[in-house]
Amino acid sequence: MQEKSFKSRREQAAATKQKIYASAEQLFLRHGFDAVNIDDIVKHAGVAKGSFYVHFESKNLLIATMINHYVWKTDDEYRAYWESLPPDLPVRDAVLALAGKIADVITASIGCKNMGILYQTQLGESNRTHAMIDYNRALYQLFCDIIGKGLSTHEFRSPLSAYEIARHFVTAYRGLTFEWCVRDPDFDLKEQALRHFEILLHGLDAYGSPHST
Amino acid sequence: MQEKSFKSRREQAAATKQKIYASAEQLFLRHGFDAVNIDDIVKHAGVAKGSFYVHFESKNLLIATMINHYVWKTDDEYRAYWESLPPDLPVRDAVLALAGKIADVITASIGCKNMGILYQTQLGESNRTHAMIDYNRALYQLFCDIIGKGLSTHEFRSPLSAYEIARHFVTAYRGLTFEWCVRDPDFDLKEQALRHFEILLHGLDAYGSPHST
DNA sequence: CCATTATAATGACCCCGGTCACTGAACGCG
DNA sequence: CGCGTTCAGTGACCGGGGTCATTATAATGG
Repeated sequence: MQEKSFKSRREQAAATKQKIYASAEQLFLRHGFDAVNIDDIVKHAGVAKGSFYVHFESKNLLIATMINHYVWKTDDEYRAYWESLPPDLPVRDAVLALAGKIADVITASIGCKNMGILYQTQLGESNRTHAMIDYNRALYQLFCDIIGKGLSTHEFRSPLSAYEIARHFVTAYRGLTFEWCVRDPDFDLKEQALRHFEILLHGLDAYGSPHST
Repeated sequence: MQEKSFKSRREQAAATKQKIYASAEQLFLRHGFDAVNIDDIVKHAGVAKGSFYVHFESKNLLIATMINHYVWKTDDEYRAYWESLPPDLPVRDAVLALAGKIADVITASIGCKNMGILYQTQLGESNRTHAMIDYNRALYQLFCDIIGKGLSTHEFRSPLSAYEIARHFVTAYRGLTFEWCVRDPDFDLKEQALRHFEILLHGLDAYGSPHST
């Protein structure tokens, strides 16, 4: 009814969560994920250890969520990039350009170690967790849109739907990124991604046509 | 010089390692990886906790090594399968058949959870670790051989070497497997793998030819 | 305005993977 | 045979992630 304090309980809770999140982010940036433990975080935030677990499931999940937040921002970048390309550019070339752009962003802005953590988390304990960390939804959507355009202009002829093709693209990029994370300095993500997508795109062109035997 | 005991120190050490490994395997099979801790293992093996770490780097690595051992056996299975195919079968069809066979084996004999653990480990703390857990070396070699055959019969015409093409295949399969691990019941590995490889193979056929613009 | 309920917050505690200073037996050597 | 040296083996100990019974207080309702 009346407002006894500045914050309602909900607001207070949200503020605490934010305080913990901010402390964690700050400390992680300064010292790295491994060198910072939960006690450091809650001490810096001025709350008790238990409070951390009121608001976050686990340290790993917090880290993954943090990285994922950042990845979401890059997803917007991809769409902006795609929209900046000349509209008359063949879809094929646009997809290739995008594949290169993604490699640039992942390599330069996200980094091998962070991608590795993200992928590790996704593989970890099933619990509907990865509904949350559902990496690359926007990118998948972008691929759908682009392929949809290619199909409607009949630049691609394929019995597969835009969604299915997009899934193949995203799956392929997962493999490329995984390989990069594991092999890091010996695997050039951009170079491999471009070659791989060239093959895939050739394959799609030819997909409707009869194959030998 | 003279033989005071049954076992030399080396032999004794190897026996201890084996005893620990066997205990771990047995307990893991019975109760699952998570439910068994190091104390359980060493107690069952009748040695001290420290001995575990004399012979194994960590619990995770032991688990990964164990799974990997098993995966190595399946690698042999793939080659046997390949050799069982009629020699006059077009390489293209053989690759597709193999892609299907791999999906069968991974799905039925290894399982989603174990593949996930293996991939997680591979992504984990770089340390030359993954030199050891270097999953699928034999499979990669098999792909090289098959593609080499395809190139030498001119069934494939490609500027890429057999090694490069094999890398693309393996990378693609990594992506497919990763996606399967993450999405499990909603992603049919075999179906997706077959479709994906059809596209890739079409792409290779067309790869040498000039592309539109 | 007090009684009841819901839930944010607490911190002592547990669990477990991993460490390390130390022990003692096998080995090599004069 | 005695004497270092090496190294498998030991187990008390630690660090840190995660838990849970308990407390404090806002929201609710009579």
